[in-house]
Amino acid sequence: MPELPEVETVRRGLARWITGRTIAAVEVLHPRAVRRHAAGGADFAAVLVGRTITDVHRRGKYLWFSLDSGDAIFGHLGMSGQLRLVTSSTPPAQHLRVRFTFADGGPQLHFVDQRTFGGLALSPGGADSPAEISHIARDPFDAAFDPDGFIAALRLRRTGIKRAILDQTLVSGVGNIYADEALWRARLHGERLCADLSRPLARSLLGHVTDVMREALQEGGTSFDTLYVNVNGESGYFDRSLAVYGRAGEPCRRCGAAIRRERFMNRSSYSCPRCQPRPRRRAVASRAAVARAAVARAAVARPAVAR
DNA sequence: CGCAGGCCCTGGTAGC
DNA sequence: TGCTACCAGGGCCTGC
Repeated sequence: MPELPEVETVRRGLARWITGRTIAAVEVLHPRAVRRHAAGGADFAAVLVGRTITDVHRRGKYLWFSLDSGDAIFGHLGMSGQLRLVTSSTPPAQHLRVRFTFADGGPQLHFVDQRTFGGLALSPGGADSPAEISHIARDPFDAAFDPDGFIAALRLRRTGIKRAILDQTLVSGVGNIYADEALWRARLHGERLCADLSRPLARSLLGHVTDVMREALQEGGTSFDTLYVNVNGESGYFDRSLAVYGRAGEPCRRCGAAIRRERFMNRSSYSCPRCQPRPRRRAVASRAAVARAAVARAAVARPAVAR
């Protein structure tokens, strides 16, 4: 499943292979692939012909291609989206949704997506920063990411820590796999309340989130099957390094206890029952924590008065 | 406004 | 063998 390390792996491949190339034709083979482009597939294709791709960027799990027109193509891989460079002699993948051909006659860019949760769209004027993804927070690898700001915002949330780190408006790039891995490393259960996290614990959690994603990136990402591949169709190797994700019933690499699987947000959460004990109260914050959060929120709400 | 939950989507697989 | 049920889950939308 593409999370930040997988998307960054794809971005690096794209940057190398499509930067500077001019689009000759675009074929939209499935309308859902461009559903965020309100004017439809034909318009999407028409607008892009003749445009040159000047750079490839990423924020969290979103990618965008800057164009010489000042616009951008932005996209999300969803669960099963792939962006692959293929030669014209290669038979197209079964779930090819959008095909880009280039004026230089070189390798084509194919957007392949089995489950069609992903998609591409045009961002008018979005070459530097698409407005459509302005609500997405900076990711931990972004030079503009503010660790102290993140820690403060995290501790103000009135929800569990796993839900919070999966919220792309708080920090971006983290998905179910790396959330579980980071929580295991931090020895925290995902239903611990944000408001109950001390600053050092919150900082530790952020450090583990960053570390696990950096390590995964070095391995080319995590692949369980052929759904995630880089631009050349190759799988990553980080799945060999996973400590909890997908390991229900297998021994914890730290203490040997059987890894547990729980239902959470309509998906699975994996954790060690011994290293990551469930909080006693998971749905209700302590009175003291609620009071602390209220005071902190009030302070954030009136910075202008303080100055 | 913040949070919780439902929906979108399809191929693979388990179970009968 | 052939059918049904379930699973994977990120982002967006709605309702409370």
